[in-house]
Amino acid sequence: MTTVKRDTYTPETLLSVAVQVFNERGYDGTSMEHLSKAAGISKSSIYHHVSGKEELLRRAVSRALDGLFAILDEEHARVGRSVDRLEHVVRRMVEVLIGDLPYVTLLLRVRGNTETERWALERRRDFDHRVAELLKAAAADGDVRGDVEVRLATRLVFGMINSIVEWYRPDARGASDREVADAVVRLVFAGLRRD
Amino acid sequence: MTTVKRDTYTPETLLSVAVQVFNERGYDGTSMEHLSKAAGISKSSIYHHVSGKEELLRRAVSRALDGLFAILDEEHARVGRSVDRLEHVVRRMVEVLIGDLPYVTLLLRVRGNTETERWALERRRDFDHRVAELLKAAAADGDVRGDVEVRLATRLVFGMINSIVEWYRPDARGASDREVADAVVRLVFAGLRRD
DNA sequence: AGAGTAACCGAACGATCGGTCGGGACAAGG
DNA sequence: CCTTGTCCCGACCGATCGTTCGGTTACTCT
Repeated sequence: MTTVKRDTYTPETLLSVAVQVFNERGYDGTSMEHLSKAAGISKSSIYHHVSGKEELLRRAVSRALDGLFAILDEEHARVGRSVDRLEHVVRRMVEVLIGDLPYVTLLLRVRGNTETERWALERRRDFDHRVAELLKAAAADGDVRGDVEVRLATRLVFGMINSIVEWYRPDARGASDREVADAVVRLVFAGLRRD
Repeated sequence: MTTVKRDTYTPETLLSVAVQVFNERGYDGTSMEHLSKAAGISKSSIYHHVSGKEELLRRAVSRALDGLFAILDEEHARVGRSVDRLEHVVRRMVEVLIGDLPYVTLLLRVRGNTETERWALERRRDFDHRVAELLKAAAADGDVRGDVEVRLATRLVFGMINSIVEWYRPDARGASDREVADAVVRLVFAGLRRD
């Protein structure tokens, strides 16, 4: 057999364990001892696969950021009316966020204590800015309401989407990613009050 | 003079310094050494005013929770049509969140590692539940759209409001608390798209 | 002046932190 | 057989963690 399946750890499989613990206890609140207990191997064995705690964080937030930025390259995000491109990006953000839930969760909680965290915050700002420009273009087209500032609206919409990581759990019999995306798009564009 | 003004620390003034550092570095990422540097007194002197790091956290989240629960006792939150009571609560949540910004920020970031944090999470859930029932009542009145689940809508609206702590800064020449509250109420109830 | 106390400090505590080190078990390839 | 490399371990490192302790300063009250 080639590399079909492993019963030992790879950097990737170890990462999935680590990210889960990071999200439960917080990155700073997680010790290498916690990770070794959760992974079922000794603390020193972790260093056989990764260079240290911070590499695990870097790998995790990179994966989340790559997923988000990939949205902007999709066709529906590049061509068409700005308000429709915005709607597509909003919907896909929800889907990516749910698809890579633990990784995006970790990304959204970094505070900037280390160089890795500050780099993640900067890339997040880049992404936010790209979406903000989309909303700005939609406003220029007259397709979104003019009595709420573009910058403010962007932040509030991002807040609504990003908050999904605080409660969405894939195992529950709750809403699917499609249903959540529908609800977000509906609330963002049409509001809560009955039409 | 009685207790007009102090140049030494009280538990309250020390708390305001600690909360600021907690929010910059995260609670787990903040050491007592960090606090002593920020407060300008020695590490051991902190223990003259408070029993330890966790008491500072408990005082902070208590203050935030008291502010939020007080909203539910206000007249406009108790009497009137459910959808109007909901609108009042949403608006006041924004105002309280901005008024006690650092304390609410800390509250919204606790992960549940200690007993104090778990207690804070439980009280938060209580509050969320109270507001969810208000939305449920408004839905029963037929005053909010029926094609988005009540539980889901509650979480998304809370997400939008709570996300304010991630970007609002009082010193900037940005929006006032009233303006932000107006924008939130407008987005939540009427949506982004032009009427 | 003397007693009491609030506010503070430097030094040190045991525990835990992230990370290192030398080596053992085991499978593959010669 | 022996070597090589992967995967893992217990023991340990210096540093830092939250906290404690003994003691000093300075102000208040009588």
